[in-house]
Amino acid sequence: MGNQQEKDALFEALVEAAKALGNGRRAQLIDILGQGERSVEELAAEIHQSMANTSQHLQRLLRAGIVYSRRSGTRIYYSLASPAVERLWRALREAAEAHSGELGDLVRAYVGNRADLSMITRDELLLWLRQGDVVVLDVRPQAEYEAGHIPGALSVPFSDVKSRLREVPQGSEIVAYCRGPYCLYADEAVRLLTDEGRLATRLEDGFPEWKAAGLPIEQSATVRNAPPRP
Amino acid sequence: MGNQQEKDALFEALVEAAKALGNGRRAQLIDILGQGERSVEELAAEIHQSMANTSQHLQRLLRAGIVYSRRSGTRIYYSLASPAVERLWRALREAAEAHSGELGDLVRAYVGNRADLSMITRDELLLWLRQGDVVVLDVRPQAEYEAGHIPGALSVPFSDVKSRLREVPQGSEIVAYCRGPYCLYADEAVRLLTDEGRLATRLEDGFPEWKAAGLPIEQSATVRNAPPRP
DNA sequence: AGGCTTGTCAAGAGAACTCTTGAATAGGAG
DNA sequence: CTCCTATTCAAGAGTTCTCTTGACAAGCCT
Repeated sequence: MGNQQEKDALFEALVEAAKALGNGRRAQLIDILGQGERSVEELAAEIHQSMANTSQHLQRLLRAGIVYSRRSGTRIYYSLASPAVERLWRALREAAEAHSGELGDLVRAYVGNRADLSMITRDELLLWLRQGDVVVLDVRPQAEYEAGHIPGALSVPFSDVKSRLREVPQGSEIVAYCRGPYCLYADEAVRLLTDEGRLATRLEDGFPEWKAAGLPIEQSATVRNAPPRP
Repeated sequence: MGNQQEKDALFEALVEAAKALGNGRRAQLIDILGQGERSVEELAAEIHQSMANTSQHLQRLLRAGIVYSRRSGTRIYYSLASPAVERLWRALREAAEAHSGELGDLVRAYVGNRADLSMITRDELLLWLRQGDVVVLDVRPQAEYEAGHIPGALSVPFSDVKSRLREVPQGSEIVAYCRGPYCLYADEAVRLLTDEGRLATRLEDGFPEWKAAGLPIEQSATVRNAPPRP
């Protein structure tokens, strides 16, 4: 019958993934990779860390089997290793949200007051889409839109919203979405649009949740093609 | 718009639960608490650690909002804080198993060879139960049986299986279950019963998975009653 | 080849984690 | 009240983690 040493070793291995997730920087990386694959350079810029440090965090994730990497020319692209990882990240957020009053304070500190913001759920958006006359705006960076987006959504990266206002049809209800509940791109887009007199609303969560719910997604023709994995 | 410092703080908080899970000892505690609440002393014995050390690990879990504790006389009982934690623990195991180079070896080292073992899934057991003529044996410690078990199961703790053989009806198919796929109690019970000429099979996973699947459960009248939580 | 860009490696300072030991505390029993 | 039990607290040694810095490697371009 199995002894304690072997049991310890087994649990220590089971827990490798948790250790890898157990760091704020790496969690941000996972959150970003949930949108699609990215190069080390892009990731380093997103989390405001040096390349060397970002690279080291990514290798920790790689060793834990949480991400996958492939080389393309002089760049190396990382992506989440499997849907099991997305589920793990979601379960972690849900467990954190279920407790800890402190978390609420931190969310408020980061996202600010959302009371003025019109927000709808995924189900409500689906209803609206069936009824037509909704414009869906993907306000994430272009690369993330290309890696996958809600069918029919227009790509208007957050930074371009103001200058590309005229491209958005008048008269229709506008729904903006981004990376998820902790992402502020859609918040700001909705505020900008509302200030311009448009009817704008944000989707409560983001693209990963849409995809996780099994809803249809669309990819750009120009998406960077990843070769099949070994 | 939220700045990086606030974002870092938010993710650092989100990740508290992962840090708490990111330790083999604490993972074993979670695994045991998945069966029901236990005192510090019992937990310390299960993981073969000192009381002081076990207590410290438990407080780490408490601070992370992963477990809940209540005092009863001179004892303190710990239990999982919510179903979200059970889901998190399951998601972690699934993510670890999805990649698993090394993990498979460690499982084999701990559980040994299961090729000789007759095993059935939850669905098969449900089918058998509907057809009748199955005896279900809960071979976990008595306390865990009392905290919740498969309806109609008999409590025969692993250590008593040999001496209480006569209590198990002859002629019927016997299905033994315990804590989960990494628990060896049911393995040994099945081997013992098979050696005695009985028709014995183990349930592939354990009680927590049964409960998580939303199947009915039963509690002993003598279960330690936890007061409603604040 | 040589230079450029993108990533990784290696070493080290400071912080956090883990386990041990011995003392302190809270509740129950006599 | 005193003793006993179950648990927590506090301090410390050894280990692991995190970030920085500067060197190294791999693939492009000319």
